Amino acid sequence: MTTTSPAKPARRTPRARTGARASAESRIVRSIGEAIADRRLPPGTKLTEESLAEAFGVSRERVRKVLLLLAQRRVVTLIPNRGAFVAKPTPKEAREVFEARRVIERAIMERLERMPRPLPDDVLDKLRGHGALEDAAELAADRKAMIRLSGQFHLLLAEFAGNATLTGILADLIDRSSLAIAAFERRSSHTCSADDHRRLIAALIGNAPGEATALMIDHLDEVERQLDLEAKADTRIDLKAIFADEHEPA
Amino acid sequence: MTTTSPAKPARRTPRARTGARASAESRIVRSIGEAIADRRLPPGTKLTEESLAEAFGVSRERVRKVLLLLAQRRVVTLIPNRGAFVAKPTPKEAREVFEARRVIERAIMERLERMPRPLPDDVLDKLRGHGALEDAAELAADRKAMIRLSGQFHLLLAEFAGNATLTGILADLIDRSSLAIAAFERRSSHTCSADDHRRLIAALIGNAPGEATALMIDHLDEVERQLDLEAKADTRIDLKAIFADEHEPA
DNA sequence: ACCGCGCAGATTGTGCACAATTGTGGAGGC
DNA sequence: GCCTCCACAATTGTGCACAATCTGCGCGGT
Repeated sequence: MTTTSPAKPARRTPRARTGARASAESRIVRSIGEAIADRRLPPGTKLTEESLAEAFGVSRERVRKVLLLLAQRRVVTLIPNRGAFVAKPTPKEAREVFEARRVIERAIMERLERMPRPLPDDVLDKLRGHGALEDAAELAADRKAMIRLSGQFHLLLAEFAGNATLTGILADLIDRSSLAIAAFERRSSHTCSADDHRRLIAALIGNAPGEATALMIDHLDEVERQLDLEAKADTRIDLKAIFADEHEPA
Repeated sequence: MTTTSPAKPARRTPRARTGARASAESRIVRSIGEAIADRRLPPGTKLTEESLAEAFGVSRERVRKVLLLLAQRRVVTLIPNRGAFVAKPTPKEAREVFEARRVIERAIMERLERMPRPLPDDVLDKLRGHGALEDAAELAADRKAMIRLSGQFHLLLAEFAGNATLTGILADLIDRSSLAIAAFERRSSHTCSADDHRRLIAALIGNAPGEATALMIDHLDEVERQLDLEAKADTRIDLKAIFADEHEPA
């Protein structure tokens, strides 16, 4: 409220006194990240520093820092003197991200399959609990929850595998997958991953050797296959292709 | 404020006039990254903003931005209100990084082995050229060059595999490997990777199925095995272990 | 003599003002 | 009528001053 007016209040940061600042940036990162993942911020959206600063009630510098971090993770694109935009992956990049995921998640699944059986109780509990959450979200047709939970599922498996470094890398890749999905999803697609995830959990518990790993690869392939990575090449590329012959002569 | 001094400096940024600014930051990132990799900046070194600013002839803000980027890549550690330090990986993290490399580089090698033979001329040329460079560095006992070239070799293979996303991830992991090596290398180790690399190149050209991949895994295992990941646990842990029995009674 | 307290110096964190750059709309010329 | 050029508005980039915080050291109390 208020504020709007040019006259600035005596104390510009009424709440900034609290020490809980260290997490402020990661909170904003997460918040923007989620908004991008569930498509409230579609690829290409301009992210004006001042608007974000206002939206989150922080200074522009902090937003700037957050944008730098997101840019590093390839979730937003920073164009010098132009500003920040929600990244718009190329089909090539989308394919690369999914291949990278296959590489990493295969390794994770192989590791999980190598774990002694039965799996620890807390692992089983978390797996089943997560499955229930996904079922519920699917039943409620809560698209946003489904997207978030789907990503979390893969991250959960990575955590069980016990390599935090790989998990961190995968977290980035998952964010970028969401972006790729947002950019290239077909109208007609029904991203019903919950079903795949159910089967995966079952295979992991049952432990027919190699089955869970195979299911994971199939799952990732399936998600990628639901994208339309052919037509929508970058506009510039389209133009170059279209006017290719115009350029030759002269 | 008060606008402070009346006399305003005519130009406050004597050198900032040049347009070649966009690359200034990445130049500094590279520069610091290399210094860390070849151990001119050992793990734990304090990186004072002002000193770096002076050293590179840029403003403190720019250094700050660079440090943020390096922190994101886990090459430096940022402690709030304390400053930036060259990261000092834990043994656990070191192991994780090497395992991540095995995961990714195995995939890269498998992909390279699947490429149709003979390999393209430019690939062969670059491989052989790089091999020659490594031999030369080894002959000249140029340790810094050897370290840099060794990293570049792995990156080169990744580039041939054609997945820029994976290559980028691997680049980070290689930087972190250098850190781990700097932190945990045994006195007596002779990091003679050039030899391993030679064999790898030969296997890749010859293409006995699976051989190059196996060599790569062995190579990474060997590099990791040359580290002393047992003793040097974090200082705090050392203390805890040393005084464990003192604590029990009382 | 030892411990705690507080002050001083140094370093990092942050808001702010202003410079630089880009995009846009309108006036003038061909 | 259309194109070009220019000036203005909006947005990003950067230096700077100052505030907050941490470390080290010396002093006084017990």
